[in-house]
Amino acid sequence: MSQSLDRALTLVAELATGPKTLDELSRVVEVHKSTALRLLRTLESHRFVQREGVHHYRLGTAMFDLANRALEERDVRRSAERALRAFNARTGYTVHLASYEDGEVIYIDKYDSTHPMRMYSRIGRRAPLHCTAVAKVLLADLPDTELRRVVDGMEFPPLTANTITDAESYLAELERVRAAGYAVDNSEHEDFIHCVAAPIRGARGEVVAAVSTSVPKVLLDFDGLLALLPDLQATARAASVECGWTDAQPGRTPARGQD
Amino acid sequence: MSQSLDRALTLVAELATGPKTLDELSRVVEVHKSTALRLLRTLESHRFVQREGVHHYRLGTAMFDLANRALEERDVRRSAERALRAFNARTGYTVHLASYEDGEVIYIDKYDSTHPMRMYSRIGRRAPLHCTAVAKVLLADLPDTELRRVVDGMEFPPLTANTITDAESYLAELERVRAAGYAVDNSEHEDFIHCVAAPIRGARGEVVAAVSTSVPKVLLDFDGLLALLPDLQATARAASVECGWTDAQPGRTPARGQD
DNA sequence: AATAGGCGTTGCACTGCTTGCAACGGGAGG
DNA sequence: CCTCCCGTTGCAAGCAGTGCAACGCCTATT
Repeated sequence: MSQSLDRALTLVAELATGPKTLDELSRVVEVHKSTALRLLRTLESHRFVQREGVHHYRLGTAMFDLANRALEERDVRRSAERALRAFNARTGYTVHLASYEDGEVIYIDKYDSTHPMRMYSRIGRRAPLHCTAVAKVLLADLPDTELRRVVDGMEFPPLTANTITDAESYLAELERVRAAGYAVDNSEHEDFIHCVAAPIRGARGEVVAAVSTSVPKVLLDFDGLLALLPDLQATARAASVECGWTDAQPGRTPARGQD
Repeated sequence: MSQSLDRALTLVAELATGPKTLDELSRVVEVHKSTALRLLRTLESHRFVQREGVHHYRLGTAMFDLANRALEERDVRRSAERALRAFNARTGYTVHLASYEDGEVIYIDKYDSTHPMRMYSRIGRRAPLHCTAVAKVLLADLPDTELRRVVDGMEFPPLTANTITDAESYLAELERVRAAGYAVDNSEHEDFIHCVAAPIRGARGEVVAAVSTSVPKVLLDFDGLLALLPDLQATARAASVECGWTDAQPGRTPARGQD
């Protein structure tokens, strides 16, 4: 639609494969050197490309800045919607989406079992930290210093017979969650409800949200609840992909031994 | 220089702060809606932006693709050059840059203490894995499976009295390196030389190279060598930034408690 | 159910931005 | 000192990009 923009974007894509000279680039888009030069200059002024030496251009830092900022900005709720809705349609059970923010766990989406509609009014509601599966998943990913700070400020009011009522047990529970990759609420919040939750990860592997399903005990016993786990984790993985997650282990090069 | 491209790039930068509608975007660059629409369509055809719902645009996956590909393409040697040259000028000691590739550690750059010239002829030379600081730094970051494979194939010829001569001690040494964030070669390779090395990290926190400084024992005793560590680590950090590294801890959200 | 408003979309004519050309300049190599 | 190779600049012409106004779809309102 826009010729010059189209050419410029082609140049950027070309530069992603490695540094190139002006000549090489002008040949790629089949324009005169001077034309390519002007496009590159504009790209350069926005830090999309930068010069390398005098004869080469390469991608600039704006690409990394923008890509990272955009990843953080990506609306988890929207990204996860498709996967969560599908799980909800498949199983018929209630689905919650929650995220951690400043010491609190907040529900940011919900799909009800009977009416699969978004309850906008509930968005922003805080989840109890000590007795919900989503909170366990989210807190389990916090750095130790921040986790300690949060736990120090927590209270452990017993809500059911199963509620965890002290920090030490809670930290041990988070260890289990970390190792298992999922969390449960075994009727720790309400007597007649139990839940499982799994983490949704972003591009750097960090946990950006948690998805849970809540089932009345009259519909499913605890084993039946756990049987939902594979499907829930697949759902979480699908949502993770939408959030920019890729399989690569952050901080370590992917093992090449199993190719 | 190129008006339409300039506007398009401004739009992209704007979208990095979050999804926007056509109106908002056209107001940002002060053009008619239809003009913005055409720019966005071109950007969309290159997957630089994508629609979110019907009323919003957000950055597309090409940004992430390109940014990641470019990061891998970035020449570590070139990126690290400035920082390494500065360290070399400051201290006067020999500086090595090395990277890991397929079970081997390879010197990819060197700044000599007397003649700060690039020894192109030495590029590609392999470093012994069991007795060099750079190898320790690079192997310490490998995934366990690959590390085991590499160590299984290693030999431990004693070169000095200090050389590590068995796999078990070597793995223990790597644990120390991992914990400390740096490695030493305490005259394990040559009797009269000792070295310290630090990791250079890329955008995802992965170790892309190692920088070391080698000092004759007649010039500096072991404590004197360790005194170089802060400067060397600052150098490694500067080089890391050039390689796209940002402070964020991968896999964990950055602690906000200390702001 | 009908209406109004908001927003994205399209076709068209005009303007001015983009383009290619040719000449210039600086650095490298002989 | 000359030559070659690039990147760079000024200019004129043409066409691509732009703004306008009208259209259509969807949502909200009464």
